[in-house]
Amino acid sequence: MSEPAHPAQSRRPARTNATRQKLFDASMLLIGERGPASVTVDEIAAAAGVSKGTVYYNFGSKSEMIAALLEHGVEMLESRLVSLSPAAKAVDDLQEMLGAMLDFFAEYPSFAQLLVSEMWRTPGEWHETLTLLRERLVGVIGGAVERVAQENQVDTEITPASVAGAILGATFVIGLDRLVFHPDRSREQALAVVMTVIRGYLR
Amino acid sequence: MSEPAHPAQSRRPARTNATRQKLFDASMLLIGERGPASVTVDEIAAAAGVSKGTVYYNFGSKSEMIAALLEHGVEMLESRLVSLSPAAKAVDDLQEMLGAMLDFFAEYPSFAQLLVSEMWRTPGEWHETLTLLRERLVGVIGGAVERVAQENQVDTEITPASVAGAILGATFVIGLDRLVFHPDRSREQALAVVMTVIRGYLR
DNA sequence: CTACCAAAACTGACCGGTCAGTTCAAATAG
DNA sequence: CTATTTGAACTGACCGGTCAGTTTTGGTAG
Repeated sequence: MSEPAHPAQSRRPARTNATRQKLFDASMLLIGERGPASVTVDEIAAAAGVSKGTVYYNFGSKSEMIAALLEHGVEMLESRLVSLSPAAKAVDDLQEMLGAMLDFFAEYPSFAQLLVSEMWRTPGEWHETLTLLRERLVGVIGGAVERVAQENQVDTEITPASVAGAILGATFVIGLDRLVFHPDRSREQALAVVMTVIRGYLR
Repeated sequence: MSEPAHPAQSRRPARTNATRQKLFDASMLLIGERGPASVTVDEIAAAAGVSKGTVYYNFGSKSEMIAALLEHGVEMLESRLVSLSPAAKAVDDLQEMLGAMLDFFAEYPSFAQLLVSEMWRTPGEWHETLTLLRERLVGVIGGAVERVAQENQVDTEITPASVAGAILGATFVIGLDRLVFHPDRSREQALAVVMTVIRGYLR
């Protein structure tokens, strides 16, 4: 019996991490493409080259596995954003950040798709998890926006927080639009459109 | 046997339209909240106060019903946008249009949610339908953007079409953000943020 | 080096339940 | 009279979750 009791994340029991990574990769792809509800645990397990029982051993349920997947993805994105080398001007900093986001979405399109499809679902199975994750991203971007507001003349009618939210959302949809409807569009073009939001914020 | 042969849309067989409307309302709510895959046909029929058989008589399948739902919603939105009274300046025209979009999303939040969750899904069950519908909306907005480009100095590095796409996406996410995460935010504040994109486009 | 062991990790057949889709005779509305 | 709706039964596939049993791992003792 031995009560599975999910292995503490702090511990690093050899195989487990590799197994989890395989499950992340497989489920990110499948779930991004067809949605959490339409993908079966059997499919995910098969795609990861692992048995169904392993999924339930590592995560307690399908729902918890998806929550962990969401967290994992946002952590990856966040760590990329904060580890960016600071530029001379705050605007350039922000631009680099948004470029990194576009790159991330291009690298993990299924994750971006999953995020937009669940982000605003209310009531949603992962709404609380997503609210927290969103706040973290808005926080990172918001910091950069505030520095822009300090260095430049900006529209004081609009709060930095709402600008950060708009930028986050706009980057999502522009990134996905480019991947799905305009594969010809270059990274620079997409970035230019995203930066339009900032330009409109400056006075 | 009698082969149901879905009633031609052009015909208006009395009760049918009322039945369809009830099904639209009920399914829009349920599907927007929990996603197409998680909602059962029995649920939708019950919520619409209609029997399951009626669903299959009017639409051939669950999938076709959802496709019809998407079309119906976009048609409603489109008809609102094109019936707007033209303003003196093209920018004001665009602003009114985006305001109407925000109002529409506030009125049918579940539809907005459904649209963002399926819009970029590839391969998706309704991807072709959605591609067409998206083009129609981008077309309407794009027209207004082009008139702005004619009346004003704009950033020629960015095409009107990509601006239209960005505006459409930004309006989606800002509208949903407001409904879900910032119910305190006023319509005017949301509109101001959306208009930021246009401001950045102007030179 | 090897034999052994306990815990951790993994397996996959299996179960109970759910759901889309089908059918149809009877009722109702226009 | 015809088009539409009802409601209930049925099916056949599918799916999330369980669990008894198996394999792997990392360590310990001889």
